[in-house]
Order: sequence, then C-alpha cells, then structure tokens
Amino acid sequence: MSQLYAETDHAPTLAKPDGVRLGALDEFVGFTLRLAQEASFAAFARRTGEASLRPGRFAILVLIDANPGISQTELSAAAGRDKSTLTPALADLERRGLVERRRAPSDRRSYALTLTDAGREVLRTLSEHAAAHDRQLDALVGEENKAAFLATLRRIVAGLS
Amino acid sequence: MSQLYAETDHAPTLAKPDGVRLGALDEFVGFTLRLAQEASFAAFARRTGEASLRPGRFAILVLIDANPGISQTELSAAAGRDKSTLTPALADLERRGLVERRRAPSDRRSYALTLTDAGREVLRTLSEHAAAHDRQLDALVGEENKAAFLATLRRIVAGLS
DNA sequence: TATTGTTATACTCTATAACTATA
DNA sequence: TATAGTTATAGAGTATAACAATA
Repeated sequence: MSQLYAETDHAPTLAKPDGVRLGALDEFVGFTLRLAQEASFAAFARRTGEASLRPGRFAILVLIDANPGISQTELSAAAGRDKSTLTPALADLERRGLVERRRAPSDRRSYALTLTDAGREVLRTLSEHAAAHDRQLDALVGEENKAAFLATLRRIVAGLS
Repeated sequence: MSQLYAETDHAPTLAKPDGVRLGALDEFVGFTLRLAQEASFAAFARRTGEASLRPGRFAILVLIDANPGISQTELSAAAGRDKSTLTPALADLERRGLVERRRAPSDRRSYALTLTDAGREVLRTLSEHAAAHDRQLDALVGEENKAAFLATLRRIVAGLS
C-alpha cells in the first residue's frame, strides 16, 4: 500500500500492468476508496483540460470567492498551507488578473483579497466542469444509492477526525 | 476546489476554520469522496506513526512482495513512476536492508528485486496496521452497508477509467 | 511585544534527457 | 540499434526561520 493508502497531490496513478500482482488489497475499503478518489480526480483533470488551474490555485479562487475580503493569513489557514506558500501563488493569480489585493484600511499590514470579474469567470467555468463531473459520478453511484453513499462517506470523515 | 478535487501525495488537509465558508460543495460526491479518502489517509498515518514508511516506499515493498524477481523497469510501470525515481528509493531500501537487488542471470543489464526477511517483516507490520485500519473503516461503514459501498466505489473506478 | 506578509533556504516527489553497460 | 538502470538537472509544492512594516 502506499499509494495504497497514500493521499495525493501528485499521486501517480496506481497502474496495474499485465502480470503484475497487487496482493490481497482488493477487498480493503481504504484501498478501494483511494482508487475511486484517484479515478475521480483523473477524470476531473481530463474534463477540465486546458481550462484547468492547478489544484492549489483552484482552491484559492474557491476560498476567496466564498470569503471575499479574506486576509492571506486566514486564507492560508483555510487552505491548510503555510502563509509563506501563498505569496508566490497570489502573485501569479494577481498577475493573471484573477485576484485583487487591497490593503485593508483597518489594518494596513494585511491585504483584503477578492476575485476580479475575470477570476469569477474562470471559477464559474471550472465550477461548471465540477458540476458536470459530479453528474457523471451521480450516474455511476445511482440515484437510489446516492443518499446512503454520501452518508457513509460522511460517517468516515466524521469518525476519523 | 482544489484540494477540492485534488489527488494527494502531500495533500494538505482541507481545513475549515471557523467562519470560513467553502461554497456549495458539500453535496458533491467528488468533493465528499475526497474528504473521506483524505481522512482515511490521515488516520492511517496516525496509526502507523513511527512504524511508517513513506507512501512511495511502502508501495515498492508491496509490489516487490507480490511480484518477487520483478525488474526496476517493470516496477516503475507498476508504480506509475518513472524508472529514474526508483534509483534513490531502492538505494535507500537496500541500505536499510529491506530489499535485495541481484543481477538477473538472463539479462545482466537488469536487477531482480526481492524482499529480505527484514523487508517482509516491515511489510507485515504495516499490513497489520492496514488491516486494523480497515477494521475501523468497516465499523464506520457498517456491516450491512459494506458490500453496497464497495460495489459503488468499484463502479466509480470502472466507470471513469 | 505581537502579527501580517515577504524572503531565504531546504526538502520531497516527480519528470526529461543524456549517459553506461549490456543486448 | 535498443533496452536497463544511473546521473544530472529542473520544476512544483511544501515547510521553517528570520525579517520589515505595522499594530
């Protein structure tokens, strides 16, 4: 396992070339959960294609959109990354005209982050891809199973936190 | 999203600090699937603790164990990584006495990889952690739901490949 | 003194391309 | 010529620590 139970920002897909055996992992929930998540990510990446932002950039847009005026420190906490990692990412997004940084009047050390119209447009396009992707997942899960499936996933999240 | 649909080798956990909103993603199967996989990975990492190998190393042991005598090129294909990345990883595992590399008699360019007794022992310990982890997941999923849950995950894997 | 954001530095994982030694 | 494995180099993502500006 490894990949087996690995998370994934640049997770290599776990290939299964002919003749290579994986051991008795197929019955494991954790292993199968990872394969499903990996397949879902790969399908989403294929779908967005060139429209894609890197995952970290996408996260930043989502979080700023949902929390306009957020500071970099708050954003770093929300994204689970150190604030020092946001400096180059935000510089890139600002350079591309997707994010605006204004000094907060109340505290001139910090920036208030907002999306530009272009940023909202990029986010909207990606969100449409995400919605289409989820419709595909819904079809695979099955209308009649969706509620139970989501409930089980949420029990896992809650039970392991 | 980002993280939202991100895969994960060093995926930061998607934190949800008080007051930070995430948007309307909570109903998305893909998003929830990712949260569950992430929670599962984090719990597994907590469980293994110091006994842990990095995910990539763990994968190598599993694959060699299941395919004794495999070559580095075959292993790299099975693990979904370039063969050049295996050189330092295998050097490390060999130095730690977990993996043995012998020149293949039939083709002296290649190595036949096998686990040492120590390597098998490490793998056994980690496999026990994995089994215990999966028993925890089984309990969260629920005996009566497990078959359907696994079937749904497999439909996702198959349907998106 | 404490906090916001930046910079310097480092570590991990990954990839491509050029190289060697065999085939 | 082609393949197995190595080395050199580079890029993305992350982290910690020290720093300047402001609180």
